[in-house]
Amino acid sequence: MSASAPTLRSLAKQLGLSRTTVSDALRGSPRVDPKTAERVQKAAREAGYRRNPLAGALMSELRRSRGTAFRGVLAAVDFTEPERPDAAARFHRELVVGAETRAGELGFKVEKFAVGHAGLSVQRLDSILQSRGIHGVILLPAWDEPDLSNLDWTRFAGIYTDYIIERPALHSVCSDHYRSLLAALQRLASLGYRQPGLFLQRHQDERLQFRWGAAFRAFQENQPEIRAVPPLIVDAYTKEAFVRWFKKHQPDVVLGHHTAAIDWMADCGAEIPERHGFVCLNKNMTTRPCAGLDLQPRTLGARGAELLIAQLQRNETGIPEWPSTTTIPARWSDGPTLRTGNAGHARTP
Amino acid sequence: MSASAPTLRSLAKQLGLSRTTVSDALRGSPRVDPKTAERVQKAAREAGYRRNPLAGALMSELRRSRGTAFRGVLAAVDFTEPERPDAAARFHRELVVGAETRAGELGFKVEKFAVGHAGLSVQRLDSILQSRGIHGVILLPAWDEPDLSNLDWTRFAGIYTDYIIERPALHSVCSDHYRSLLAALQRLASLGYRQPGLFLQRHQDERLQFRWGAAFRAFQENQPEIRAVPPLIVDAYTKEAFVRWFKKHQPDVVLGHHTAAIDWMADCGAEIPERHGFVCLNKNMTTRPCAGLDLQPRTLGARGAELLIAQLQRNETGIPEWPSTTTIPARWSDGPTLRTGNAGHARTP
DNA sequence: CGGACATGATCGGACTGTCCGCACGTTTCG
DNA sequence: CGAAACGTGCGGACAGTCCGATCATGTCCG
Repeated sequence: MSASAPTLRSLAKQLGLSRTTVSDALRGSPRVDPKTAERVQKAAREAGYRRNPLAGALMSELRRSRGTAFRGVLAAVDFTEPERPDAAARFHRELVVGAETRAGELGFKVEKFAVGHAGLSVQRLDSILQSRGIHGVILLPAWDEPDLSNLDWTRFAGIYTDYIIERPALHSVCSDHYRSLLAALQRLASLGYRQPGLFLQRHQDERLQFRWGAAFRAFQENQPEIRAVPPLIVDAYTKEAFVRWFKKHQPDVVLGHHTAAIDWMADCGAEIPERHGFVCLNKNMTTRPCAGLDLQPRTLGARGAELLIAQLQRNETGIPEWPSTTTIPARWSDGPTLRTGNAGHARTP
Repeated sequence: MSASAPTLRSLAKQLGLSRTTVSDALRGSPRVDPKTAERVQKAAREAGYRRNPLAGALMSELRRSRGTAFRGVLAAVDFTEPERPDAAARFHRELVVGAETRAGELGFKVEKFAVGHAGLSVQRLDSILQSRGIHGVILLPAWDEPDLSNLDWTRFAGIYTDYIIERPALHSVCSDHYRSLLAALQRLASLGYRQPGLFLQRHQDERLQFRWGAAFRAFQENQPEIRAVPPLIVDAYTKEAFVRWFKKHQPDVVLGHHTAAIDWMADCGAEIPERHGFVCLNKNMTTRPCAGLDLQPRTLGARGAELLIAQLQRNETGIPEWPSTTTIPARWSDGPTLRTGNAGHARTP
């Protein structure tokens, strides 16, 4: 019994074997005599041997990648959807850039694949990934719920980069819309706005399980000095409906995705930014300069790659027993559609 | 220029130095001549050297704990709070069990520490963890916002097992209260309940940024066949306030933490489970048998350990640039306080 | 001026577990 | 009987870090 914890080498010496044989025996390699293996395992149990997990991870990676420069490849899978708004393309690109960067730092490469409609069939994707030896899949957001249940998930680890995926139910990475909207409203209040209004397309809120609307109402409910303006939630954006709502409830700041609303407000006599304001709920989706939330697609992509690589390093494939959602708050971004105040911090925690 | 990625040794050879000097130079050790250090750093940049994070983590552990046993160890840190409800103890225990189990599978051990009030000071904890060579910290939930900003976070990776921690702003793991309540309400609707009521202590909702209340209202708003009952949110539980609310709005099912409400409902003439129902929002906090949400502390603890170990394996310490929150939906659990229906699945997605 | 001592800069050794290739001895088979 | 195949075990190389050793130079004092 030595003072320090048993290692492979001390065990090997004690047994009169080489460290290699002990290592192989403990991991059940077929290269060692079953009798020897049992003897080693018994001795390891008795000595209380516990393998160093870090060294294990390091060495297997090291040995595997001998010579070759990169250690692994991830697939970024995009669903080609004809109805998807064009603006989403930039968001997708940023997601991929973030994933590529982080993956690169961790020794992985990212390759892009397009699936559905104008792209590959799911079967075809499956066989390509299999033959290329790719085991990590990042699924980019789809406007309608994507279906990749036909992939042979016993061989893949996957991450979805949006709130919810049911087919299959994978881990996901997403912006924290609820928290971000609360923080944005708080900021607007500190800038002196008292009647914020929310302007959304129904589908936009539905696919987030109404998180935008819920955060908006929760804020109104818990801030006595805020005058309640009912959210305007429409099936399709029309100027007419917006103008009616705006004139009736007279919000002093509007939060929404559709930047054309800035013009509609002006047409109603709003003075931006002196007396009224507009906040875009996803700045990455518009080119028009305005204040709003940066949903940080790069950070999301990076975190997605990180989670995926962690799974691969644990050698975990398949559909998780309990899928989790990892969220990151949006970053506040100033712009010309709001009056300036003494609010300083760039982060919206 | 070699085919494979540059290593410490290849760099050292190229520069005519030893690997030790190169390593020290790149990490800014005061032991090397500043001129040499600069030369090394320039060469490293040009060669595109990237240090292997796994090897770094392994070796620093190994060297630090020379002789003595290095095994991966995580610290589970609990804040001793006098006002904390007793029921929370069980939740904490389950969290730790989950973390221990998952950590064990990945080759790590978990040790418990109590901080504050009746336990260690933060300074003391810092020095204990340092001298024990522990770099992973799981923070258990505190009723009030915990403060561990005095720990030297350049040497630790941490995970908080509740929604929000600001001091410091770490990654966290938590139940998905918003999604879980929506799913529970959906289930109640499918069982025929039409007037659900929510009964909360204000602090319980505040510390979740009103997610319970927000999900409740979002559901009412988007389900036309549900009759709106205003939530009852109180500073302290009293029978009187509950009875007044219950008689006025006549909910047919009440969702809340406080199981004494079951008796109060009965006193008002409610028939449980034939015509009325009660749903507990955190079954792990009560011993009374009833239907409700299992927030799955074991799964949360397990996922927390997983995320923490992933950080350690990447040799990442410190406060993350963009803290993320990882959420897991609650599991629905049947019980005698609800009438049975034809709803089958155990999971609440 | 020379020896004792301090300081600065660099190096070597040892440490973890894994995987590939090699070696040695035995069995199989044409 | 010789060659090939197989079973089993071993050694080398690999990553980055930290402690102590080493060696050159500078400083101080008798």
